[in-house]
Amino acid sequence: MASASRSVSVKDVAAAAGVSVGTVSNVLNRPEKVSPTTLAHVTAVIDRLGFIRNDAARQLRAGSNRAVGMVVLDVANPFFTDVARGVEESLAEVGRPLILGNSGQDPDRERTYLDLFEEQRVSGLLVSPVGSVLPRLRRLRDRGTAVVVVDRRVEGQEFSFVAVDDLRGGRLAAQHLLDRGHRRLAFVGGPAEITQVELRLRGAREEVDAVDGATLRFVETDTMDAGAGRRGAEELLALPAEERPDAIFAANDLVALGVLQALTLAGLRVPEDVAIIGYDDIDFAASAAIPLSSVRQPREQLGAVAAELLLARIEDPHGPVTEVVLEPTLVVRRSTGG
Amino acid sequence: MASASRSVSVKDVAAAAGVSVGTVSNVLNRPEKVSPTTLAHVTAVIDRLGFIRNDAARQLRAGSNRAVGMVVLDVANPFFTDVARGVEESLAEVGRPLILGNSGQDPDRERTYLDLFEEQRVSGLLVSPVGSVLPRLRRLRDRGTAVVVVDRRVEGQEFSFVAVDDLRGGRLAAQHLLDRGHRRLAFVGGPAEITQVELRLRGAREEVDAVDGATLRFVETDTMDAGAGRRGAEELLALPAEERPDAIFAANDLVALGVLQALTLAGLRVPEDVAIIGYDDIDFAASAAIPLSSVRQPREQLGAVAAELLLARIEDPHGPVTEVVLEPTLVVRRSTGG
DNA sequence: TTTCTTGATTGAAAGGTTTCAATCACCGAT
DNA sequence: ATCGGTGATTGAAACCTTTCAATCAAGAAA
Repeated sequence: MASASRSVSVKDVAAAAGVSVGTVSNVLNRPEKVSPTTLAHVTAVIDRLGFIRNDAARQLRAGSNRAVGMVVLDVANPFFTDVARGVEESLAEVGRPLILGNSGQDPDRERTYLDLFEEQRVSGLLVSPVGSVLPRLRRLRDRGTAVVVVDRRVEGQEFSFVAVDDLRGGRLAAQHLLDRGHRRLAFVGGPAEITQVELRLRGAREEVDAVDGATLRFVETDTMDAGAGRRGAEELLALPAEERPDAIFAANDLVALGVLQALTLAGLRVPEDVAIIGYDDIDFAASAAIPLSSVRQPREQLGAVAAELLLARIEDPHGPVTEVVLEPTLVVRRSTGG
Repeated sequence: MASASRSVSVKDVAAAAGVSVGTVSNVLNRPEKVSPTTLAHVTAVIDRLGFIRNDAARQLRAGSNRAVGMVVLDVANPFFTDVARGVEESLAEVGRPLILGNSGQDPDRERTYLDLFEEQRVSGLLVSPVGSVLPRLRRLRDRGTAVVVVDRRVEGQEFSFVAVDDLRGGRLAAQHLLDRGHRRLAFVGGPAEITQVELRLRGAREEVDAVDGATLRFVETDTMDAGAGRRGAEELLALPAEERPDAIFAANDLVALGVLQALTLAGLRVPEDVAIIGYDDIDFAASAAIPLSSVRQPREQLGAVAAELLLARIEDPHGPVTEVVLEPTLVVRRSTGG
């Protein structure tokens, strides 16, 4: 009748096995210190009673949690789930669980998750900061939590980070569009405060400014999903024909897919009337209505390196701060006439 | 110099504020029981000292964790992340964090996560069981953990569950293809042991068997991603022309996208040469190379209902077992000639 | 037989929070 | 001046595991 009989503790095991709690603990944590006979006996009792370690007590005693926390910007974006998966796999190898929180770009939710992780005393933290959480991160670090920033640079050698060169990515995209002969470019994405958006835009602008007669219009969105892309595209479609861009650079692939959808719906041909390039090169980019050109980020590598840096920091909290910047690459497909 | 000075505890706060630990605890948990003066004072001290609750100790004392665990089949599949997001949002409203584990269809990893959640004494568990974990779930339930099964039925009124009628979904898909005049159908997906695959296939078979001259070929895959879809399609392409299907029903949209890609690459026209229908209706289905027909599962609802059932069970562990079966709907797009 | 050595086992303390019965201080009523 | 009552505060106990100094047992060496 499912009576939630109180949980079995080491004490119960000890009593049932006729040994001390210390011995039970040794069986659990240092079996080599225990004589084979008692080891077998206690193990049997553990199984029989269905004893399960209470992780809360273990942590309390240990002072910290083996788990690692990660705050991810948007679980609906395959880019981030791929990175998270890379992290999770690396951590699983060393037996550390990953606790995933989804901030959805919302500073409030980001803060809520940081609170949670702080209360949980996680041993490490992976963050792609959205709000101005640096002071928060400093406090966590000073308290002994390893912190690694993912997909964003941090000045001043304060934190280890892995990032992809977004400025260069922005350049690659714009360069490609300009090479193809486009001159009226538009950049769709936002909000502008997001570092990645800002850098990709700046990179693009630098390239555009270097070419005579080339222009770049910035259409700011408040999120980075397909819906935002659709709305951004509609805004561009509403322009008088002579101002309408002949090439669109979307801040990520989800936005690009939305743009693509809106343009197709409006009867425009891609890439003949308007070329489109995205960013991230998620798996879906290749199988879009018109296969999408994109700036590829090495996302598995991003996750793996992030995990590696974090583990190094957990090992040696006073070790050197490491900064890794990975290179993006251009992937040309149909949507820009590939 | 980042000296990881030992964490500030209630005791430290009490000492600094000149009150007892009991009062500090009251400030934290029952502020209405504390006089306004002390409340203000203690709160100030908490801020000044940067005190953060130690969740391990709190849980130890409370006996259970507020968090809820969820084991998800495949984080790379937007269907599951959408469901998870629905769950997370419902839980956030009542201040419960969600700990997400990704089994990747692997029974071993599923077990690892269940172990973790059990050690963590989570107050509830959402599972889409992949292996034969029913005994495990029973044990957890008997121990007082609320358990709700997601996206799968369970016989015998043992567990509350939310599922979508997969048999009917399979029927809808096959019916639609048959209505369009197709007679040589193929079903791509697997492994066959997965309940959802089995039911969708069975539903399709029932419809096919009811039509004279209609056939259904089962191409079994070992996973459910785009790669599996591509390989499945290649297998079909290798058949002699007269045996080649004129319509393909994929067990989910990722597989369908892979199939679509392989067929397009091989120069076949969709839907003229071969029609394709997927399952789930993830957001990407609509923006595929050729917009994909699909059987839509109400995934946000699935997540919300799952959270609701779980919370009800946490409230009243001895309440009645609730079984909810949601209806899938057919969404017709270009890939079947919509 | 006694003393050493070694390996196995013990048991109490510590870790931080919450709970709750007990105490305290104070005010109004008698 | 005393009593009762009320609201605020206290402090010890409990939650479960791990650690480590101390003890014990048994066999080897003297």
